[in-house]
Amino acid sequence: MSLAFRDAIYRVVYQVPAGRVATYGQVAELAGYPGAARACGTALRDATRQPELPWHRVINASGKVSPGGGGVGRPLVQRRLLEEEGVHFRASGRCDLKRYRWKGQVIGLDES
DNA sequence: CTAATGACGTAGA
DNA sequence: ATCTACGCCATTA
Repeated sequence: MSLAFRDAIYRVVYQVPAGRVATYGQVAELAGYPGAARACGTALRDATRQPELPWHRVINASGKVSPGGGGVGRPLVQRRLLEEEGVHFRASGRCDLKRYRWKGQVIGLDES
């Protein structure tokens, strides 16, 4: 069903810890849909209503928050939330992915 | 089922 | 380093 994709994406985003960020491509890949970075963004577009979903920790491979979508002020809110968690943004508007990128682990294996 | 769209990504200028 | 063009995938019309 169409929710399968979104569900997989959400499951990965939920795993992203505070102070860390992940790219759409990485999330999609960890979710089991490699190359579906674009579709990943489409999925997160409706994810804003999710309460416990750290959607703001997902940014593009450029290290910048993505424009458009949700609302005109959404990007600013996202950046502010990340700053709150300790993610520093440069003057160019991008953060240091080398340092803040989350090392995701593939789900599917029970870690218990 | 086919066509158009979009919170992306990589390569080239 | 910045900007543009093409390709990718899932969703929606």
